[in-house]
Amino acid sequence: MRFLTIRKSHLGNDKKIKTIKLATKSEHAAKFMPMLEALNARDELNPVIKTRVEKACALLDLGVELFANNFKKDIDVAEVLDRYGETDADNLESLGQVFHVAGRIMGWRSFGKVTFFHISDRTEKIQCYAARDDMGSDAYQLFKKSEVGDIVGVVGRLFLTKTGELTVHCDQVQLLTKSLRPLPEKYHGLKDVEIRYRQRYVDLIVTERTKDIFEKRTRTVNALRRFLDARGFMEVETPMMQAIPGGATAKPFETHHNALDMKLYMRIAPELYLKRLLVGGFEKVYEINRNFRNEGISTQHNPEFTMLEFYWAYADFHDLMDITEEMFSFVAGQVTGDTKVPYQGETIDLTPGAWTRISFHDSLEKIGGVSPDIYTDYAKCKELVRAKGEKVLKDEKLGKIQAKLFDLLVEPKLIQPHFIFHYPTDISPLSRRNADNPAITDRFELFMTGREMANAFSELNDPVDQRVRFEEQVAEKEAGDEEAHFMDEDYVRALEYGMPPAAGQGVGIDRLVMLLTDSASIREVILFPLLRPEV
RNA sequence: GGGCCGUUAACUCAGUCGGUAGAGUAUCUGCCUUUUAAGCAGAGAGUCAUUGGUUCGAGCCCAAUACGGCCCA
Repeated sequence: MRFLTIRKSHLGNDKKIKTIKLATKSEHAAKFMPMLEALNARDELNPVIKTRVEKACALLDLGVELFANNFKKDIDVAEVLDRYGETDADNLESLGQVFHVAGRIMGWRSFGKVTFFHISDRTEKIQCYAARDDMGSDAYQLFKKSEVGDIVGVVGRLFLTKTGELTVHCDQVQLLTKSLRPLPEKYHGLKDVEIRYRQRYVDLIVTERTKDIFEKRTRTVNALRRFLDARGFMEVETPMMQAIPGGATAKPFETHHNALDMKLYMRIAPELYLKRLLVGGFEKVYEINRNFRNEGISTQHNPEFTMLEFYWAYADFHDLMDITEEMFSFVAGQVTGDTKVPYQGETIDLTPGAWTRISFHDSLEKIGGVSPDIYTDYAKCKELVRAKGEKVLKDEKLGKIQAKLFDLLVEPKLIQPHFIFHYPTDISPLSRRNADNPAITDRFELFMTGREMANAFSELNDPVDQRVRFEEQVAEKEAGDEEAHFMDEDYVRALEYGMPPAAGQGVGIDRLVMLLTDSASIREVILFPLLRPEV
């Protein structure tokens, strides 16, 4: 055996130069050098990868294409299992049908002249059986150079093993994609959370639950679309880069458009654009898309997250509560098969009618255990919040202080679905005022599992009131509140043309998916959550 | 932003009182025609996250940094 030695020459750093030694004399080794040198430079070249490269060279020497694309599968594994999972051995034998399946090799048990392996495709995994005496010696020897992680196409008939497992008896196994990196250990799987998030592709290959979560995420979004489409809502797309970010209380990301030499913000909400569409005459609109908020990262927050917002003309916030109960129970049924959903040891009951509706003030008193005079006594309210260890700014408005009290005393206790309605006007700059009490709005937030799940209100469509409330927000912004709203003259102008009475709602999709998949962290339900750069 | 915890072979993890770095899986070699965490025999594989300090001697003690996790704000 001769060693092919290649120095890492292009790096120019002063670390000791390691040589790359491959136990092969194949001239194809040169093909892999860009990869090996890059790995070597980062000290990531481990012996297992080297061995895989050596095997890949051996295959090339035999004229095998490592990355072929000439195999057509004719059936998904799940369909094979569905159709023949209950068929007995005799009937399988007389079936005689040849199937073409393809997938990644996930398990490998070789007995020398016969080998069992599993392949896994997008739907399911199935066992395959390859025997030298059936395939021919040459083909079998070539097949035995495959390994876990490789993607193969399998041609064969079905049979039952001694243990009764439906198995493909291979006529042919064709390498379709050579895997140059080893997969994590099969029994314990991939536990390192950081690698699971950074290299989600590996997580998806080896972690059944991860695959399941993201399939459920897709089903969730699809179910929401079906629900809304069936009720005549129209899906639209509004700007995600905005000159004036609005529609929520949050700090935006900033960016810059070069050609226009213009400052732009990533949107924090689509709300103001969707309501412009109500002005334009679309009476039922919705959008499911990303929002961006320049905030910290936690198990509940990712800087980019997905919201459903929908707007419904000639409806009010009571109508929204009704449709929300229907929508959540529909989606839960479509995704999990039940309207009672297990979450972190609790069972959340989403069955329509089981939801609690209680006003913001009543929730402070009855759930938060706060004396009712706190509603009106500014000094007392402030004192209580401070006593709980929360900061209060000097001229902070009563509504804001009450909201802090709510966050501290009420929110964590809202495990089952609760609509909390009639929010203070101070913290609801886009909501319609209550007809009987201008200090509160016809708004609700939906809570469950101790977290906010949705935010909704009868829309403010009085352009003069809207202008005044924007001006109040601008004053707060000038006073240092980075989350306060900008003045949006065009939005006010739209309202001046007349927006029909309407109600609108935003639903956090990530949190909904967390609920439906029993996930404790938002990062579990986002394919590629934001992380700091590697190394 | 604060507190606590973690980082050891490709993966999952041990590592005692500070004294030559361990196991299983995976890999490699050999045997093996119904296994399924296949089995048996053997072998190779490490920048103990990084940097600095204490020490005769550091995976272990101390400090800082990086990345991640959990909790709090």
